[in-house]
Amino acid sequence: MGVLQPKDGGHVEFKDNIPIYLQIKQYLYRQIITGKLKPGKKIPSVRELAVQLTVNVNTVQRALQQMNFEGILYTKRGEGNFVTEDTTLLDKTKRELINAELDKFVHSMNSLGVSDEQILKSLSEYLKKERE
Amino acid sequence: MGVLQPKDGGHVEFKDNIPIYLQIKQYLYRQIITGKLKPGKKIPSVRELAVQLTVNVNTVQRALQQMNFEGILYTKRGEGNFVTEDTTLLDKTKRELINAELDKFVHSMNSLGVSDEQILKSLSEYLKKERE
DNA sequence: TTGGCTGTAATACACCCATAATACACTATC
DNA sequence: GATAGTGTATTATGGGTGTATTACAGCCAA
Repeated sequence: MGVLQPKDGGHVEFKDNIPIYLQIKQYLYRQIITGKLKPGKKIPSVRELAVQLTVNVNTVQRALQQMNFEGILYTKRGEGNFVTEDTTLLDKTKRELINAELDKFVHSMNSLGVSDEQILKSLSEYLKKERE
Repeated sequence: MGVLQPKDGGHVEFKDNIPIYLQIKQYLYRQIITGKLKPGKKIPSVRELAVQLTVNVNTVQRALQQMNFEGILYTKRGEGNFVTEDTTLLDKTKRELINAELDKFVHSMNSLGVSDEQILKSLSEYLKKERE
């Protein structure tokens, strides 16, 4: 398990048992979705990311390759990686990610024996407690 | 990715990128928490589970060993594995699992830029759509 | 006691992931 | 052109996971 301190003061904790390169993808997707990395802008170089995340260059490269293939990034060889300017794709991606989370959550709760009605109750109680 | 059809007609889909033995643990935990496997009762043998889940015996064994160590199961060598009768532990486990799901979900949504207020809205909308 | 069920252990093999180290290819700038 | 920064490719090594196979150990009923 690694704990990292990227420039923006945020942090990324790597979970065991999930490939790091996937967690890097997730991290970057969220940076992009939330506008911390903006459309058309250059993201940190593979070597810089590797240092920030205390991870090997190859592992970063693997994540970026896939994101490039997925269209969320584009690569200019010799220059760097850039966030797509396709805001339609970005919006669509955000909606899909959120929906995937909802899906996963509801299924998990159901399989723990929590009905749909109870889910809403549990959640609002949880959020209430969290605010204290 | 494997898809299985245990006796009860349910199904377990293995996700790539997460160790199978952990998914087996999760599956069994949920069977126990929801009362499909009852306190004091024998669970299927390692070999039977291995067949049901189309997985190797060693992989099942690994999951059961950990659950035994965690106290949710106890083993009678030569007889089988049995669900603990410690209902206090079972209740506590259920609460912890649910809380962990809530925690994970809220953090995920937050990191996608969804505020606590929006989370509740999104969820109730999602549940509404799901009912159609 | 035997046979058949149970859990347990050990070995060997293959695959994926991650690292480390090195080298190469492209771009911009001085 | 040289240099520094970028992405890319290659090789070797180690660890975790999952399988397959074989063997051993305990319990129970016929």
